Amino acid sequence: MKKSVFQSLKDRGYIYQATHENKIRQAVDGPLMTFYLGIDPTADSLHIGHFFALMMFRRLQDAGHKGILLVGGATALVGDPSGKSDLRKILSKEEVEHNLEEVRTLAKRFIRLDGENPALIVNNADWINTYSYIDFMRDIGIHFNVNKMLAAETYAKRLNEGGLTFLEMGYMLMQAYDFVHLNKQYGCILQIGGSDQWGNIVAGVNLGRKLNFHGEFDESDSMEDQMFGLTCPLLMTKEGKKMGKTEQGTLWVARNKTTVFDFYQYFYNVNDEDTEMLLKLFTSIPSEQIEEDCKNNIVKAKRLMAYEITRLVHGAEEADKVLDAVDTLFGSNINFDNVPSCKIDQSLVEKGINIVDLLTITNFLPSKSEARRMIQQGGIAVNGKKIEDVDTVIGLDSCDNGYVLLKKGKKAFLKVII
RNA sequence: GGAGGGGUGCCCGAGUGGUUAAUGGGGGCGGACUGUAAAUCCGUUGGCGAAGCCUACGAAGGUUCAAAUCCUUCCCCCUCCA
Repeated sequence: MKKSVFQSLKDRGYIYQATHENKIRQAVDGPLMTFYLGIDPTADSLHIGHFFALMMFRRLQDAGHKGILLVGGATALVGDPSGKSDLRKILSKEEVEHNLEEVRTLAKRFIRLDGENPALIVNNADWINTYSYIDFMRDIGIHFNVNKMLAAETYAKRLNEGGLTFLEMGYMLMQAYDFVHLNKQYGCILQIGGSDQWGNIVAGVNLGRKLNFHGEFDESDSMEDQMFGLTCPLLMTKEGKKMGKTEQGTLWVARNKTTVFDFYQYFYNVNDEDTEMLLKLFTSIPSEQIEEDCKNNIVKAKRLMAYEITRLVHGAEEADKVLDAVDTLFGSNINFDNVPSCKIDQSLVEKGINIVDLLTITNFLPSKSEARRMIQQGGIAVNGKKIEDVDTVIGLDSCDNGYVLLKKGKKAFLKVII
């Protein structure tokens, strides 16, 4: 017997809040329906939170539904204040335009654009930019009660900080209108998103009801006239920190912003306690098995988890390369081909190069002071040998197979190819 | 627009003329312990150098032997009033 798609999403921890759980269950488990997910191009890449929502998108798509991915070319120009304590940086139109393309390209890795029910990608600038201010205020603004908006979690922080602006208040109206527009245009009945989007999603549902209200609701109303919202939880560690934050900032999906190696390492190094949740979310291994595996051999379970997530985001080929590099650096493998590397000019090494200079020109460390400090603290090794002296000179004799292996701390490596 | 308060290092936050590259906390980084985990403990945390120098306390000027600290102008934020 076929298991309920909705139920399995719920069991796996994909579902956090639902506006109408039973109706959504019917829709999700029923024949093709249309849903949407919105992503604002506020940066030139996607992060792990987007990835999570996109996974939910993909699962619904695989269950036979029609997905619309909305990139917020218009909303990004305003900026969602949800959960923010400061005003978002205002992006220039050029920046948004640039980000839009990057986000669109990256998102295509996770959703399916071919087959029976290919995803559709739309941009809300197409219908919002042309809407005149007066008309928008009269048509949409009239339905928003400021008192209610201020009570919403979405604005709580900004309101407390005392700096909530009219610009930010407008954001909710735009997103609410997006949903209504997609409902009219494509019969979209469900909006999904991260839990931080709850307020905006509910606003859309409410706006839809107000605009579509033709009298009493009754059961004969077709599904197409109704609108529902569903959120996935924010990925949080057991310690209550946002998942995907690193010392450099954010864990990105774009390889030129976060290397595949670092991406894998991030997940391998999460707290043991978060492994189970991540496996449930991002693999299809039965839950009982996951619980069992985590209990029996956490290291193995974690390794699998890090690999699987890396594979989903970067593909099997890249994930395998990382595993190969990891086995070399932390295990017994001796194949250095896939270890993170960079190239430098041969002449530099022929003359002999000071270790401090080598560490900085390769960008392995940001400054010479930092490099000296690190050496003094015993955190630097070359070809597996700890460097004791800041005046150490690296020459060609250190480059066995045409490279030098730098190591910082316990887990940062760089293969410098000569 | 009026009155008052404030802008300090990655973040929070001390500091009101020299001893302040600037107390403290968080975070980061390194070390020890481990399992490439967490927790804990220790160290470290602007840059370039041999001493020393340079850059930094919203911005620009000024006073002074000497300013994050005093003065002037400007920008931004917050609170109350309109």
